[in-house]
Amino acid sequence: MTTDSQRVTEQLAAGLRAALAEAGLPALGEHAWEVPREGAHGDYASNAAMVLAKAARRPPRQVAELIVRHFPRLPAVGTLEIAGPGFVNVTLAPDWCRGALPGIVAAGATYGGGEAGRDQHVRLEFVSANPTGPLVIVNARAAAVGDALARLLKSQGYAVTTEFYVNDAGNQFQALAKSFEARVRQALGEDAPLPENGYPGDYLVDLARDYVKEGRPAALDLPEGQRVEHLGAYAVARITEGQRRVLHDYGVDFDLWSSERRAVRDRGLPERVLGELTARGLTYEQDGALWFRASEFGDEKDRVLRKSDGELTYFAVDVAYHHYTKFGGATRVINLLGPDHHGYVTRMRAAMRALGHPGEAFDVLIIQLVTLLRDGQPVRMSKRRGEFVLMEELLEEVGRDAARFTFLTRRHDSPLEFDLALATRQSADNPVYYVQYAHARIMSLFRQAASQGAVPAPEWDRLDWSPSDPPRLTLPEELSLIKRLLQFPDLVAGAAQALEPHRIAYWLGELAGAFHPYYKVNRVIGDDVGLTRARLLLCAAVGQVIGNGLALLGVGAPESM
RNA sequence: GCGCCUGUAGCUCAGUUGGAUAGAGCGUUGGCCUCCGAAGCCAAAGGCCAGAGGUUCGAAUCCUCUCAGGCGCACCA
Repeated sequence: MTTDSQRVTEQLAAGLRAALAEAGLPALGEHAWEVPREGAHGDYASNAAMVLAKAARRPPRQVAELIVRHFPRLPAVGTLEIAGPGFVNVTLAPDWCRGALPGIVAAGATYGGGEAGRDQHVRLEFVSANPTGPLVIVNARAAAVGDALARLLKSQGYAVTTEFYVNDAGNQFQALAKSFEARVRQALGEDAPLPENGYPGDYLVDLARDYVKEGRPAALDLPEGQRVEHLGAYAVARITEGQRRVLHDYGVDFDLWSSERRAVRDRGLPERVLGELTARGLTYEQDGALWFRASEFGDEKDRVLRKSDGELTYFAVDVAYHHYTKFGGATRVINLLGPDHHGYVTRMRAAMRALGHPGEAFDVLIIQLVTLLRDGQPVRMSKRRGEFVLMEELLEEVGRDAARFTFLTRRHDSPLEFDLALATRQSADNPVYYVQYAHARIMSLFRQAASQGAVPAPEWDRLDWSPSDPPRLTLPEELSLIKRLLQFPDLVAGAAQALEPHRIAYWLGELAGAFHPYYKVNRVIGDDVGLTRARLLLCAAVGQVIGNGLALLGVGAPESM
């Protein structure tokens, strides 16, 4: 039943559907109700009349009148008005709003949840930095967005598996192993130069020192193939471990750390997918290479799967992994990639379509670059030059909550400028603290109320309210706060559907911005017991929603600060 | 040359899938702590939404072109 939903717009949508049917008007698609910018236009507005005007062969305002006349009487709806060119504006019934307050507190952490993702399993891959060095700032951005997305999707009923894919094979692995070997030899006093395409960073020097200390250089006498495997494996294990630790400190723990080597190559999946594509007639041989007919599936040209030297391309390996493993256990696959991979997206999408996976089931989000500034001067980030700012340093300088929140107040697909010096200097003015402060204030308020005996416990979910309390919330600010809280389930559902966690961060800022002035002007704990309980109930709901919102972002909701 | 992303207040960015009078934070200016947390509140200033056309009841949002910045265009990963 839609009336069980926490979403106000679902109730209104049901009402609208009934009204349209009743009035003999055509049905309407989604997105019928939105929260207007202007308060004077009601709490929710629909442009249904304008959209339907043509199909109904009537002027918009006339259609609007039909809608209003046939709209069912819902307890949530106070007034229906026709405005402007044909908007239908709804103002919620104040008593209904007030009465919803206990439900928000009672729902607790589940308030804002939904079930759009019921029976769906999302495989979500993000960060997946190469195991050739420590994580840097962009990785922190991807981690913040990916983790928040996972939380968002889970809140809407999706089963979510998060994954960090380790590229522990191929050319980069070779380069890493050889660079590491040179560093180990240097640590032993040999004159060993770094290879041509090697990795110059200091981290390999440190790793080499550890390696020598552990007394393992015997491996240097192995034949080249084994030597590279052994040294590479050691370096990958150590570097990956470091990445995992930093991510953990950041509050991001993956369900899966998968190895390209073990999960794909060793299982022969690439050969299998080549066979499958060939069996479907989607490949051909040319110039000694095996090609996939990507251009028949929307790509601009065909792509090589197996090079003329017999080696598989990265693409072939990736297609196999997506097809068998990712889609093997999931109904939907989402990858977060850097902008340097956007040329890769169409070809992967083409391969997924060729293998029968519907376009909606496969999403790639491009996480745009972070331009790092220090006092307005760009900081170059290049692993090649061994000159970059580490994610670790970011966390030390800016802090976990502030870093995550900052990344999540931007759209993921828009480039971002991050001034380290500025972020550090102004950390006390960071928007994240504004939101957290509201939460801490409310917690403090309940501690205060408990110490004065106004409520039995400092926890708001044990607030002993009475049915006669909510009607005491008669101030316009109070009603408007409640209405804002009632938007939360719609907000979360929309953010999850659009894969846009930044909406949550912005909205939380607005909620805090409505709460602080209210708190400033109106005293919550007073002599009037009923009024005190009513206002505590409101504050409890605000605190609950802020806490839920911050939890979706993976940002802490402190009891005090 | 082709493709993708971006261009909104001095700076950093939002703008509810095309809605009604374009917003926030920072910065600037001026006020507010005998009272539940001043990491807060109140107020002011700040805009040709890069530019030009088009689509329609209606455009920051969609289309075309121009300009500017970033990134891609491998039998690399």
